Amino acid sequence: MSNFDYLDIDGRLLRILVAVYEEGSITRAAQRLGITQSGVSHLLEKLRGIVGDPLFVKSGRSVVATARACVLVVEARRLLDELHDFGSKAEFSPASLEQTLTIAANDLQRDLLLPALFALLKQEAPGLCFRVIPSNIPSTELLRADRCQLAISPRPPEGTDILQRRLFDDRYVVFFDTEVRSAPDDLADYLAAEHVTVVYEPQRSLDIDDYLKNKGIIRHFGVCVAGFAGIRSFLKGSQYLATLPQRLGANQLAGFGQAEVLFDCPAMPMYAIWHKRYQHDPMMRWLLNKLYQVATHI
Amino acid sequence: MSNFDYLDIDGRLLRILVAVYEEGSITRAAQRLGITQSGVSHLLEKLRGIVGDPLFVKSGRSVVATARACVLVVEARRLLDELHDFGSKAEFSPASLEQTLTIAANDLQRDLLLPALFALLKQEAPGLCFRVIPSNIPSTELLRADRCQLAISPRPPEGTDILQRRLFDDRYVVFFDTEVRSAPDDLADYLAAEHVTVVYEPQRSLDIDDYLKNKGIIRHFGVCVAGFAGIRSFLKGSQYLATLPQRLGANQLAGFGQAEVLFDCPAMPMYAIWHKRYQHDPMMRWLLNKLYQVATHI
DNA sequence: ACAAAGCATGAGTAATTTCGATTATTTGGA
DNA sequence: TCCAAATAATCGAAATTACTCATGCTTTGT
Repeated sequence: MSNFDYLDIDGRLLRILVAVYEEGSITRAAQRLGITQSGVSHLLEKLRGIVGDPLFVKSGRSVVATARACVLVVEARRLLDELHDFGSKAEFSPASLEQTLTIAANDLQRDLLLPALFALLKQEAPGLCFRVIPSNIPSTELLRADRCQLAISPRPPEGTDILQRRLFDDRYVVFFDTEVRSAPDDLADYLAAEHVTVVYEPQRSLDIDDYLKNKGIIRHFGVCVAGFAGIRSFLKGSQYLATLPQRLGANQLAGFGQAEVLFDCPAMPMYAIWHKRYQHDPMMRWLLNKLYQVATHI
Repeated sequence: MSNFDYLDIDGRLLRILVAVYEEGSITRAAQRLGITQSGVSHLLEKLRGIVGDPLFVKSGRSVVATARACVLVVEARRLLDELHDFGSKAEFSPASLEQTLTIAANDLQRDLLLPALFALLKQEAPGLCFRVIPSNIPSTELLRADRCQLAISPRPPEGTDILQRRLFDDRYVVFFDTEVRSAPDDLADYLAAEHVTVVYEPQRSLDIDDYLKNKGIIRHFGVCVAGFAGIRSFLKGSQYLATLPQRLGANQLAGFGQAEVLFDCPAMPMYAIWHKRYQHDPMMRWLLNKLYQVATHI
C-alpha cells in the first residue's frame, strides 16, 4: 500500500490525466501515449491516490471525468506547458535581455575595451544595463561570490573554478611628450630621466615596474598616480617618461611620442576571466564573443 | 544511458533543486531532505540531463548555482506550489463558488423544491448561478452527458452509473374548490365528476393517471394542461376534481379543499438523481444536503 | 603534507513502472 | 435471455528507477 503525495506527480502522470480526459477512454489514451492499457490504469490509480478523487468513473463501458478531474485537467495542461518550458533549453535572445551586467576592470581595461564593448552589446541588447567595478587583480572570491560576471585583467586568479581566455598581448613602450623632449637615446638616457607611473592603493606597483626592479633596473619616479587616467596630465609638457602598454597610445596617451623599450621586457597579456558557473550560460557565450571581437579590432 | 525528458520532472526533483540552491551544498540539502548525499547527487545528475545545464558547479569544496539554475529555482518554487495545490484535496467553500448549477426537473419539482433550495444555496454561495431544464423523466443520457448535474424526478432512470436518493414520499389527494363544491362523497361521486389533470407533450400521462387506467378506474377528463402551474386557474371556480400530490396544496393549490382518495393508490416518491462522477464531489455533497433539508421541511 | 569536508561514481537493493495475460463488467445484438 | 465485443481492473513477472553504502577524487585549512 504505497503512500504517494504531490511530490510524486510528474509529467507522465499529468499527461495521462489529460489523455484519458480527452479520449474519454483509458484504452484509447494508452494507444495515444504508446503504452499499454494496463499501464495507464495503474498510473491513474496512483494519481487517484494522490488527489483523493476517483477522477474517472466507469460509465457504460467507458469512463467519464468527475467534476474534480475536469478542473484538474485544465491545471494539468498548464503544468505540462510549464514543465516543458522548465526542461527546454531556454534559448537566449539578447534583444529580450533585461539584466545588469557587472564587469570588474581597472581603468586601463575600462577605457580601452569597455566603451566599444558596451556600444556593441547595446546594439543587440537595448535592455542591458552595465556596471563596472574597479579591481586591479580580481580575486577568486570576487568571481566565486558572483559579485561580477566577468573580470578583465592581466593577471587571472588561480582556482579550478575560474576560467579565462587571453584577449590580446600588449607590449610596453616608452611614452614622452614630443613637444618637450625626444625619445631616450639609450638605456643610460632612459635611466637618467624621471619617470611617471601608476601605483594602486597600498603600494601595489604595476607588473612592469616590479619586473624592472627585480631585474635591477632602477629608475627614479617623479610622479606616481593612482590610475592610468592621471598619467596624461603629468606627462604633458614635462620631461617625464612613462613605460606603459602600447595600446594606451590609441586613447589615453594619443598624441604622445612612443619609443621602443631598451631592454628585454615581457609582454602584457589581457585576460577575460569568469567563473565556471557561467561556462554553459548562453549570455556569457554571447558576451565573450563580443568581447573578443572588440579586443581583436583594437 | 537513460534519456530523460521534461516528463520525468517530478516534485522530488524540483525540491532537490531548491534545496541545493538554498543550502549551497549537496550534503546539507541531503540532510534537509532526509536522504543521502549520494541520492541527491544522482538525482541532480538526472535533472542536469533534463535541463542540459550543470546547474551547480564545484567551487571550492562546495557548489555554486549557474545562472540557469538561479532562474530555474524561481520557477521550481512556483511549480512546487502549484503541484501542491494540484495534489491537495481542494477544500470546498461555497462562498467562493463561481459556477452554474444545472438541475433537471419538471414544473412540479421546480415549483415545490427549487425556490426554497435556491434561496438556501444563495445564502452560502452568492456566486452560484442556477439553470433549470425541463425533464419529466430524466434519461440516463442526460446525466451521462453531463447536461445537468442533478435531476429531480419520481422515476430515476436505470443505469449502474446513476445514483439516487429518495427525498420524500408524497401521497395523492383530491383537490377541489371549496367555494363551488364539496369533497366527493364516495367513489361513484368521484367518478361522476369531471377531472382536470396534467398531460405532457406527446401523450405522456401522469403516473397516477396511468395507474388508475390500468386498474380499470375510468374518469372523464374535462381539461388536460401541460403543467401543474396550469391546474389552478382551471380548478378555481369549477366543479372539477384534481387528483394530485398532496404537497401541491402548500403552494400551487393553496386554498383548495383536499380529500383523501377513495381507492388504493401508490405513493409518489421523489428522487434526487445524479451521476457517479459527482459521487465524491464536495459541491454535490453540499448541494444534496441542502436539498434534503428543503425536502424534509416541506 | 595531512586530515577534514564535500562531490561524484559504481554496485547493490528496494521500490516502482511497464507489460502481458486474465478477469469482471457492460452493451448491443441474435 | 444469452452471447460476443468492448473496456477497465487486476495479477504476476520483467524492466526500470530511486536510493543507499562504500569508495575515490578534489579542495581547504592547519
